[in-house]
Amino acid sequence: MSDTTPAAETAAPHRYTAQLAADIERRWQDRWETEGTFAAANPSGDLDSDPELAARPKKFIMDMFPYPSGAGLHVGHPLGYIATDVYARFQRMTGHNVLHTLGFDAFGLPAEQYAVQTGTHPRVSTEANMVTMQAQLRRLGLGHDRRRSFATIDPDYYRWTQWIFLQIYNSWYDKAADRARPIAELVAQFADGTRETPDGRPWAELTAAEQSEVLSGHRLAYAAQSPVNWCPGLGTVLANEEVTADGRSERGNYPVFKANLRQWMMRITAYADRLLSDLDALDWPEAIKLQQRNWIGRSEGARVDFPVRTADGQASADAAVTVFTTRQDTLFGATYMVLAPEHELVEAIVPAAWPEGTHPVWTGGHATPADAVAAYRKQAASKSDVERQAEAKDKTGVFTGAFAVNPVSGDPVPVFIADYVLMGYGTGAIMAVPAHDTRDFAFARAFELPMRCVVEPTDGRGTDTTTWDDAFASYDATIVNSAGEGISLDGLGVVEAKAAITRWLSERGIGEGTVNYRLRDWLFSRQRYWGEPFPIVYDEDGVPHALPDSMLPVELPEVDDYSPRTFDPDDADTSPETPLSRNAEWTTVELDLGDGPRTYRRETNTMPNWAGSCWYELRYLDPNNSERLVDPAVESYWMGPRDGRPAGGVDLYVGGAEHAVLHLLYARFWHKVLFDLGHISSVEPFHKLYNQGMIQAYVYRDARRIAVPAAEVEELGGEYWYNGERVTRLLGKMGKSLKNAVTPDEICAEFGADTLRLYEMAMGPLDVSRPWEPRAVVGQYRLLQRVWRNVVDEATGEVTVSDAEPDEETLRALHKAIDGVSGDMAELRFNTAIAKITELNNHLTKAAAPVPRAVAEQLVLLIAPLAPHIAEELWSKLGHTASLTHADFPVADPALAQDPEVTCVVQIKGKVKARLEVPPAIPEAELEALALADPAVVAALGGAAIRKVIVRAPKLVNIVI
RNA sequence: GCGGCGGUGGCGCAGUGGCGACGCAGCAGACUUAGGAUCUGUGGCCCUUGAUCGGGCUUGAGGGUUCGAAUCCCUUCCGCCGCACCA
Repeated sequence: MSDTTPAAETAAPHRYTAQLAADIERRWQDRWETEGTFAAANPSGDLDSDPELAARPKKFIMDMFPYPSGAGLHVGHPLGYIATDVYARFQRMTGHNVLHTLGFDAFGLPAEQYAVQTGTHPRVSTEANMVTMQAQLRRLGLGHDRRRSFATIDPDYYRWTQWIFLQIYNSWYDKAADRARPIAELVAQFADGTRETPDGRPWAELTAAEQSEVLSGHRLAYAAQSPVNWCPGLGTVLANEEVTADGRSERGNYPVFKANLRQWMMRITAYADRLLSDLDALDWPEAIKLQQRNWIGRSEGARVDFPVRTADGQASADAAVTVFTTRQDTLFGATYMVLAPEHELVEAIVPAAWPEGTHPVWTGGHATPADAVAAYRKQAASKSDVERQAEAKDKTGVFTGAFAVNPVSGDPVPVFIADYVLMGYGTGAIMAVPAHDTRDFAFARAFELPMRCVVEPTDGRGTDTTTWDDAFASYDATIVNSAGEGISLDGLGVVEAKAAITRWLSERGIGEGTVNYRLRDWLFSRQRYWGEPFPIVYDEDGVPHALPDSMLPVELPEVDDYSPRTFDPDDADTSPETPLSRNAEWTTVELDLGDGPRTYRRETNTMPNWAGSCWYELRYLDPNNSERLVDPAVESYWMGPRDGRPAGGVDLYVGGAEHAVLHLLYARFWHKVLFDLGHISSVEPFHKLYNQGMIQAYVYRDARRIAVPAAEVEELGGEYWYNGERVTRLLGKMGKSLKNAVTPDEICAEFGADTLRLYEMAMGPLDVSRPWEPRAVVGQYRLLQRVWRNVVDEATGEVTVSDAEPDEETLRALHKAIDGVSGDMAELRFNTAIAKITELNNHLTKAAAPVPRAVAEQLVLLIAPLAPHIAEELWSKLGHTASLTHADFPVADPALAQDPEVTCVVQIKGKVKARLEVPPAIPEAELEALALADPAVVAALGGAAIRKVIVRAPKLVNIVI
């Protein structure tokens, strides 16, 4: 595979070639494995092998869990793994006990779909994929502690996933204490009367089913009938997060419908505030924090009750529609109301006939309100979210025939239904203030509804709304036109007006200040085979029972058919059927759960793909513990809170930005529950998060827009040709389907793993996406060749270093490099670290003399985290018998890292006219005198009068004339 | 539409107020039968010169602050990423 011919080989039999690299790399990988070089020491338990190591400061470094895909890796995949490995190796050399390993997130749809197509058990194909991927990763020389690796599909692992599920199931959120507590403590409160039951009956008088139902309303994991995203094409329900903005499944791109189904949910909303506020202490990219904040979507406002006349014509305080608004200050401007089409009160308020004088555009041309509402509801339900989306600008809706009363002005306001109000947000009903809300404005214009200006525009448009082109929505203005019984907001600013009206509302019991969240509870069940079974059974009354710990794990049974029943993707009128439900032998089970052997029916849903990755960081710590999820002493050692990381957590977590909300939010939620229940000492799972960029690749397409093999495209004078046909070039993702994938195996074969590692790290900053440039890889290969040649004679293979003392210039170059490289490594700036190593090596190459041993050794140590195989080989050639994994990383001598002379630039009017070599500590006056006396300066000045001299010792003198 | 990030040689990118790092490509040379191997040198554009020297212009565009701007401020254009009728 190497480009080097036999001729060159004979000339330099010990040149650093791809073959030599392959030989070195395989040998060191074997040695690391047999010596257990990367074993991290626990303070106690079965992995406490080395107390000296455990006594060092710890670093817990993690990559996001890979899914073992059957397609194999391309060079983009290991980018993050290489980066964490470099960082981990650097940390080992700076005296840390480093925990770095990698497991597999191995439950998932691809294996199941493959099983459906081929009949291969998902476990079989998944395990084969893991073997392939392990081999590919091993070839890169990643320093993982293999003892700590596992896959989520291991029963020993998912036993604890199920255990955590039960912990969550058996907990409730105590709002007063602001934490989760065991459900038994809630039962005790109901039992002794401290807490009243919903209907006031004593707890003991409730049937088991009723008690179960009550508790279900509090449990952090609960089964409930709720509107969920049903995807007939996949045959499963999906979490909101798995549905794209245009209402399709993220996987498969099938239509998704709203259906009311009984599903398992996680009460993540109980943690909304903590998930939000605890972000502050985390060292995460702002963009990710922002996405989480937006996803949680906290907004402060008020709930306000609007009395409505019911269908029988009675105005009644009982029939009130509650709205959520963030602009309670504009309540006087509410001239109509809108309910979501699905709102439960709609039917109750629709009268038999249109009220006298109903505006024709409000009725949609229907004879009665009931007809109009039914027609609109039907139309809204049949529309996919895509269609709603497309029509977002055109406001549609219909009058219900009912009127409500604006509680502050007393004015009657018509009640509409319209699909611009969403059932899932707030209360599913709004008060519409067309003058001060853009959506309401558009609706009011379309339906010729009145407007009332209650916030004085500051842009000079005046208060006559008939002349307006849009709503005036600014917060920075004063309230007008807002005086009523016992209240006047006139003259107040928006903020004060909000406070005043909120107080007035709560005094009267018709509203209150409240906080609303966009975040909803997490849909946790899937109609899939290849996932963790729920540790739940149902008795003959349908009451769910948690299985005791002793019955875990509930293992996945064998089935004949892995597929859920799927349907016509467009048929909304279908409902899910799980693969596990077809296995009667498994679903029906006789158990003794404390009251004698009885027959139970197993839960046949499985957990979603995220379950296994919600807590894996904890299992890396103590992977073999059969008694506990993780030993508290071990957890506190690796993840406990300490200075600089008050919430504790992993020291560095590297992965793609695509997990910004899903995985990271779920994992934080589980972590907090486990913390509340006292199982762990850290409040957050991941202290520092880093998003690596993507490696992109050029996609070449022919005239039919079909991708052609990128490797076979030729460039001729700025144009691209394939098989004699001109093709176009665009930057895109790397992948098999685009025919532009480059595999790590190819690069390793052509140059070696160290070159691949170096190139991936040198391409640019880790967090930036950049194109893979096949031609540029050779640059890093050359660097390694030069490093090799600076230490080893290519003809004899003998070490060439001298025992001479390094000259001062070399020493300074070395210490400057050390200084820069250590700083860069600590901050994950591997690209600039490599540039500085290259600079040093170029200096040594140009010196054209044997490299002094002291300098060679430091150079080898500097490059060791980046290119560990060649570094180990050189280190051993230099006479060291032990691996350099735990050798001390070079430390810069500050006196040598700084130049004895710095170049001072002398500018005249900002243009450089002369350069002086001066000591760094030169006094300003002396520097100025030196500059003014310089012949070049004198010449450039030509006797002109000097107006001013700016001296910035020691680097600059600027003369102004 | 709202929010975030970013635009520097042919390319990937260094550089957070004061000499454009490092690599690729290119060009010239060396070793070579040859080289897409390796080594050495060169290194944006324009003017001037036989060649040096010298001078001018360059960090998306335009303006501003400053003795001095890739860096700070304003305006504008382009690209990428989130969110998207969230009341």
